Order: sequence, then structure tokens, then C-alpha cells
Amino acid sequence: MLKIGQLAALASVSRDTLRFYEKHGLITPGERNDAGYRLYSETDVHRISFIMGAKEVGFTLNEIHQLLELEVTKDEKSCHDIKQFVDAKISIVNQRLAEIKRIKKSLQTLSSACCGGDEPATHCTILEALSEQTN
Amino acid sequence: MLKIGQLAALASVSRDTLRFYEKHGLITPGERNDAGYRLYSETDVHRISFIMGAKEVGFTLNEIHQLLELEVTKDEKSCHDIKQFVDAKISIVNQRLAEIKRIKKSLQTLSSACCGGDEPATHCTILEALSEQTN
DNA sequence: ATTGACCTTAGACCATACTCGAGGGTTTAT
DNA sequence: ATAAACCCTCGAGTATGGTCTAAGGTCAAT
Repeated sequence: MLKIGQLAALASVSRDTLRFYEKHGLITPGERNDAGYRLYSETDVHRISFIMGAKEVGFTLNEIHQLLELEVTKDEKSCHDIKQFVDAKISIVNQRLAEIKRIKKSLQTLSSACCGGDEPATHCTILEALSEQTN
Repeated sequence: MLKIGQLAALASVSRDTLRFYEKHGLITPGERNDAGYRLYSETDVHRISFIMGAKEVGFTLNEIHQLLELEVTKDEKSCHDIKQFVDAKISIVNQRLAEIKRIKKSLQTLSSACCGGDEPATHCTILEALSEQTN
């Protein structure tokens, strides 16, 4: 059984973060010792590991919450359900990717239109371009 | 001179947003009529237009604040200064792009490792993969 | 004269993911 | 025995970009 600081060190997160996750239902309370200290089991370590892994691949805490529910009830869920969840997330990521690419393109257009010289920016194309209605 | 609702309609933002921008120094107060109503000039319309344009290409309000300062003092700044600002933003956007691509790749690896079938997810590879330490 | 549309302010609230401080108890090492 | 290091709870603060509410004043039309 680990105390919060030990688990925190193991998982490379802060104690506060662990308590935060608990408060938001990502970790179930678990046992306490006589002093009221939280005690974490192997299962909890596994759970934190799951959370960190999911965060790593871009799930929000909210989505991780849903994933954890899938995990708990996984005997009643099919691989199909879970794959669908991940695939839905992929399409969100794809949208975000497209958006960022669009932004990059716009910025590059701005940048390459500017002479970048030492003259005063009174008529800088960047400033002028930004002033124009884009819709 | 426009009242806030007119400018809001013109710029397709809410009245609240305009007041919010003012509070955060993106728009300078401007005139008021006898009733205390805000009155916006052509310059203000231009300024909002600038803000919307900058938002469109992915600048945060904070960055837009800096850009506006560049614009105001543009006679003392060179094109070089402004181009540099945009180029710095491009490199931030590039980092974000790389991060999202990494996330997408991870998710695709997860998805393709899962059979997606109708069997219970007891041994679903996605859930297993997420449990593993990725660092 | 009164309804409805518009304007004012200050301050609270939303989501996201923590982080920190105050005030207090416990455990461990010297 | 006492100090350092650890634990507890609750509540507030951070950053981002707004949105909404309450309680009120103003303006145009009927």
C-alpha cells in the first residue's frame, strides 16, 4: 500500500493532482489508514497508469472518465464499442489538425508577403492584411 | 458613430464580447453620449476588424494585444519587427502541429491494434495499451 | 403612458486542468 | 523531544475567452 506521495512520485504527478483526480471521480477513494491517509493498492497504480496513458494520447479528463467506465464494465462492452470511441476521438483530432494547418498557412501567407526590412512598418502588409475582414 | 449593438452586429460578435475586449485593453474606451452609451468611430470599427482578423489566424487575445501595440507605434517599428512576431507565432503553431500529429498517431496505433469485433472487451488491446506507461 | 428594445455596471459562472495557501494532524529521524 | 517531512480538508487562484444575471437607466413607437 502506497501513500499519496509515493504514488505521486511513481506516476510523476503531484499529490494535488491525485486528489484532484479523486475529486473528479477518476480514481475511486480507496482505503485510509488510522490517520486518515489515503492508501493506494496495485489496482490504483494500474488505474493511474491508465489515466496517464490516455492523457498521453490526447484524451481529456472527461473522456478518460468515459474510458474508465468502459474499462470497469469491459466484460459487458465489446471491442467494437471501444474502437468506436477511439475512432470518434481520432476524427476530433483530425478536425483540430486541419484547423491548425489552416492557421499555419494563413500565418505563412502573412509572413511571406512582408518584406521584413528595416523600413518603418507604416505600410506593412501584415498589419494591413490583418485589418481586412476575413469573412 | 455606432452604438455597441450596431458594432456588435457589424462585427458578428456579442455586445458582451466588445465590453470584454475593452476591459482587457484591446479596444480603447472611446466616447460616450449623454446617457453614458459607448460610441464607436470608424477607427474603432477598423480596430475590431484587426482583432477579428488576428483571431482568425490563430493569435490569442494576449498576442493581439501586442500586435495592436505594434500597430499603434508602427511608424517607429520596422517591418522586420512585425515579421519576426509572426514568425515566432509560426514556430509555436508548428510545435502544436507536431504534438497533435503525435497524438493522432498514438490513437491510430490504438485503433488499428483493436479487433473491433463483437466479443467482450475483456482483453481489448486498446485498454491494455493505455494502461502501459508511455514514458 | 407604457411597452419593448436598447444601454449601463459589477460580479458570478462556464469549461479545462490543475496549483497553492491556510490551518491543522502524523510520522520519522536525530 | 523536537524539527522536518509528510498527510488532511476546504476554498481560492491561475489562464483562456468569454457568457449571463441582476438591477437599473434610456429611447422610440404606439
